[in-house]
Amino acid sequence: MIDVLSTIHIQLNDNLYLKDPESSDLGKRIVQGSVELINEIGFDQFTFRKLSQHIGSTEASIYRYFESKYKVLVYLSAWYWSFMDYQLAFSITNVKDPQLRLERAIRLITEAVDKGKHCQHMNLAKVSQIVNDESLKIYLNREVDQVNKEGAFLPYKDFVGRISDIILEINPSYEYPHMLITTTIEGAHLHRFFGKHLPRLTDVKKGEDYIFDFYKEIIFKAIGKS
Amino acid sequence: MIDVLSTIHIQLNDNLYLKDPESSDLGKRIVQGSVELINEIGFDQFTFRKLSQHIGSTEASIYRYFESKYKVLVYLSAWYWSFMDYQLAFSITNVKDPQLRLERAIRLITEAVDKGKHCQHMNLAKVSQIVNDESLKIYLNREVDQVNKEGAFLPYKDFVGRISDIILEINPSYEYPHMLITTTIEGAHLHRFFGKHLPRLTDVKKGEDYIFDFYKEIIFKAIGKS
Amino acid sequence: MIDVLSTIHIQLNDNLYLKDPESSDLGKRIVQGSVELINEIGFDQFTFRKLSQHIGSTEASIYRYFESKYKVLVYLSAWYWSFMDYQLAFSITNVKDPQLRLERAIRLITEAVDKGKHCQHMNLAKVSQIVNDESLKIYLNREVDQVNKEGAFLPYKDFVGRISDIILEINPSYEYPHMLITTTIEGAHLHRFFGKHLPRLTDVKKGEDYIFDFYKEIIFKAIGKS
Amino acid sequence: MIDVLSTIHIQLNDNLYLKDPESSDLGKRIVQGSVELINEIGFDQFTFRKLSQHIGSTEASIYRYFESKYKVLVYLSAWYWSFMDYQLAFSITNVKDPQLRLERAIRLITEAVDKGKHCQHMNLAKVSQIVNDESLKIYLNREVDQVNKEGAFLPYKDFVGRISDIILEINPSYEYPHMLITTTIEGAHLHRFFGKHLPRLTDVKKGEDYIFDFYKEIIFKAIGKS
DNA sequence: GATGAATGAGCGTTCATTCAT
DNA sequence: AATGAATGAACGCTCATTCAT
Repeated sequence: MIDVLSTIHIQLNDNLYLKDPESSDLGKRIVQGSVELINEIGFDQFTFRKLSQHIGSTEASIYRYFESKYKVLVYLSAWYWSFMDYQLAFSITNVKDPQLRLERAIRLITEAVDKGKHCQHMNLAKVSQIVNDESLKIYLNREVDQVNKEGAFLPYKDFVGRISDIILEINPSYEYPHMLITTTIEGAHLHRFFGKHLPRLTDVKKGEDYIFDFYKEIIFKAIGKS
Repeated sequence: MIDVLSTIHIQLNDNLYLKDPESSDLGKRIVQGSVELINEIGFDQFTFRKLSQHIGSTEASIYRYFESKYKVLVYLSAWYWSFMDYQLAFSITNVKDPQLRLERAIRLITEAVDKGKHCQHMNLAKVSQIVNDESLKIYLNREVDQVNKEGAFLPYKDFVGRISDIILEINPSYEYPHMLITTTIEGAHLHRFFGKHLPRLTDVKKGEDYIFDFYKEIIFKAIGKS
Repeated sequence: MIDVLSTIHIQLNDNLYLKDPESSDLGKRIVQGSVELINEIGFDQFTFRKLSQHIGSTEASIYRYFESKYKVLVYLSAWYWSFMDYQLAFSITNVKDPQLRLERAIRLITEAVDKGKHCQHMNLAKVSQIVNDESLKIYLNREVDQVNKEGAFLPYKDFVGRISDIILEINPSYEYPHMLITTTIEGAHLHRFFGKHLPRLTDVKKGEDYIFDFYKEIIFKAIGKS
Repeated sequence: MIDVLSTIHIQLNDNLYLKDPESSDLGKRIVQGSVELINEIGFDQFTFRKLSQHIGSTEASIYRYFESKYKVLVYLSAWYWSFMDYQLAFSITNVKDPQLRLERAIRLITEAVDKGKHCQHMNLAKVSQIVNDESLKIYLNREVDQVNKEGAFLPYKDFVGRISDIILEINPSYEYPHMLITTTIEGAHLHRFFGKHLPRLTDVKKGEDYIFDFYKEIIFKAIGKS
């Protein structure tokens, strides 16, 4: 898998940026610097001014690439889900048993990313952390419909759709495949967060992959197979 | 139920405010005005300046009650969960069957609030809408540990704990009662939002209470009874 | 006349400002400082930042009084024409002969203001200079219709109307009284400017009040009396 | 006249540009695009960035031709007055009667340009409109003396001088020929503007050429002949 | 000669907050 | 206790301009 990470290159939708950050050195520094800085200070405190200082450039230059800090977050999120889609595709290729495919998908969305892994100058653990902690802020605002029109959530929808298809393969009459998957993805994010900050709202079990266990059980019971 | 709403009065923790907004007319206008304004323009656009204009007061006066707009949201959230706790208590009093008690609890957390209902000069549907769309922003920031220490989330935790207890009553060996409930609460919020804005991420069924159905099935299957 | 200047106080339309600059010390410093600074560096180079430094305050404070630098110029212009209206009223009171009244009006609009005179902490010569050099920028832009709706030009229109009435008194059938006066006012401004910077576009005569002579002759010949 | 327009080519002073816009296709697009864009959004909103997008080029390229947007306006103005000079020369050639020559000159400077006429890829009505609404901004700023030294206003001065000469031919002792002409030119601009936006400041008469009538009367009376 | 990329500087604006009354 | 006035700080954004190719 590691070998693959270094070779794949994710191509994203045009309207996720003003100028493709992958097309220049500065663009890459902007993306990479955003990942580092958002990780460090949180998205709410993150501004183009701070980013420009962090990467040794100027706000004006950053504006050539992204029209706002929200668009940066949207870009990171889209990149993350495209990347997850790749990962999923690799991990289930040639696996015939749909239940095994589903289990691998659940593992992918509930497990933490190993620190130190990189893909396209992105520190995967940090991107994953950002998506975990901040990505809800992309939807939960008044511009969601506009951003949605621009295709910002397509990679996420595709990813969710792909796993839903596996569910339907196992149980074609199951009515809520998308709910099951998004509940799991967003729930996993939340419980990882609760585990750190609000343990009374979850059921932490140290040293075990309890988030995976919890959702795996739910999903398989919901669709009626185990 | 309506009669009850008008008589109950929720007493909140001291450190949710600087000066108790229930102790004065201005305080009540601040809370009520916040509910209206956040509903109207969203929490991100909401500022003390706009609030002061909305209620015909000044920013300085509002600062006597709350030290920041986040604290207002925390207050509304705490109030909401205290209120939900009341509602839950009422609806399960004298109900012996724990499965029925659990079902009522699930109904409570997955169903939309009726428009027009009020409690303590609060428009319940609006408060509920705010908690639905904005409350994640209370946790998902860098101040969460500090805010948590001050007891901001106690009403939420108590509410979750109370329902978890019902689960344990039904199945004392179930390992993840809190996860099950918070997954349901936050998932219900999210799917209500997705239903409006990002339907491909959910499985909308018009005219049916599909959110209730979905989570009820999951919960009962998870704890091993139906 | 001088005694009068120090006692009169001009009350301007509400929507020329956000907060009446005459109502506070800071407000007065804003207006006075604007007059000085626009005189010094020109309206194009004039910004709220520079003004705030000039008067030892902050941009934020200035924004409490005026929503933009254009509104400041509009305010100064409105103040100037209200003031001119006063001056006109005083100088023609009890003068029966309409031709003499008209001559005095022409003198008022074609003559330079004496340096050193003040009214309401305003240096009259400087305000006059600003109106002379910059006031056309108030009309000649895309917001003119909006600004006009807000009544910004009422004092100017009133002033022009008052002199037009004198013309009609002398010759009730004269068709272009407003054109005659505005041509004179704006022409006088322009020729004062040309005299300094583009002499080939005017006919400077040093030591004589040639601007007054030129327009007086034109006006009286136009309305058919001399 | 139309035939003439298409053949004449106006040669302008070297220091009105860095590189002659008539010397290349891009140069012509810059000038033509400026005319369109200034007409559309106004000179104040006009920037090299917007122009570069409008003509499908880059800011850097435009800087090869003009050092600032002011210089573009100066160039357009100079072109316009050179063109007007041509028009005047044509229309009075072989006309012996100076009073008729003067009348034709007055007509030229007070009448609107027909829509649709072009000369040198310039839409004449648009250039005329720009000169009408924006050209005062060329003089009324702090750089006027510098710009004047560079000869920016020579075509205007020449044009004014030529008409002044006609006046002096009619009445050699008239003292203010330049004032009379510039008052008329700038006054005509202003009243055309007032007619659209501030009618109380002029005396609009629909369907008649009142601006011509007004100034013709003034001029002939001023120089003592009718 | 024309362009693409990047930048420095500054503007307008708003916010959270404080102080004096 | 509530308010009016003022402020410090920072943000988002755009512009004019330069440099390397």
